[in-house]
Amino acid sequence: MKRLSSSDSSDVWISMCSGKEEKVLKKSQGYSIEFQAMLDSLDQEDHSGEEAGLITEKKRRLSANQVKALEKNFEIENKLEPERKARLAEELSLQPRQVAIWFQNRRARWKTKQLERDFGHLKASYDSLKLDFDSLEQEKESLAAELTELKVKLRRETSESSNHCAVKHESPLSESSEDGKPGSCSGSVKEDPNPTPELPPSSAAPPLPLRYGSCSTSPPPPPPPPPPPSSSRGTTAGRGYYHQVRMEENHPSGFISEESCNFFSVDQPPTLHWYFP
DNA sequence: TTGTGTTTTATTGCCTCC
DNA sequence: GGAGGCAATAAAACACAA
Repeated sequence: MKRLSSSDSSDVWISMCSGKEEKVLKKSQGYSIEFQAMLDSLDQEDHSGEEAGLITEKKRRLSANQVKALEKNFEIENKLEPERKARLAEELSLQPRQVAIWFQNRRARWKTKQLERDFGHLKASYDSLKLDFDSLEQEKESLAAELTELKVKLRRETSESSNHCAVKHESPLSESSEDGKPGSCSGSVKEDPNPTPELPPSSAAPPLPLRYGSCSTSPPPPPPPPPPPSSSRGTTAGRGYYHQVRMEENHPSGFISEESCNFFSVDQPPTLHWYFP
């Protein structure tokens, strides 16, 4: 025993409880009130046995009534002032130290339960966020594919129009052009304000730079405006237009710059390392 | 009946507060 | 320095499947 305070000096928790009585106590929780009262009176007899000096050192569980009373008191206030401890001990025929220990253990159990609840809430919110993240990820991939497709289409159209120009160049009228360079076609193609960037011939559809940039050098950009109403959410056309506009705003080539935040970066999925150690 | 996992009661050691 | 709280732990009591 650790501390023997003045109030607990007689505190040696000893009980006598024969095996037969233990069995009766074990089943006591399912019996009627009358029977429980009888068991409680057995409890009292046990205590008188202690006082008489018939002692066997054994741990004993508290009776259902004692636990009930202690629980009630715990609900009122989970800390125990000395007066309340003494009063409870007297009312329940327990040692004050037993009451104190019961409260201490009860607080520990309550804390564990509380931690479990908090964990459950955190897990639920993490799961929901992860679900959101995954769906956004999918959406991003489909938009990237759509963009690639559009670029291929645009390049094909451009090359078709330049071919057309070359054919024109071979005609007698075209011989009178000033420089005579093949493919140098004066007119709309030459002055195309949005010339298609040079692409390697082997790669018809270069992969898009999916990384939306890292935050290593500059602070993240302000959050984008809210997406279109949910009716268009998930429909490739609506979202595609929305993203295209945003991308053109951010970068002349249509891509978001490397300095942008990498919140949606594939390289860095959301992790909760503190959550799942 | 017995082995095993869980719950409850109690102890120990450390820390903080007055 | 004593009282009380807490975390870690021991050990008895209990529950339950095989």
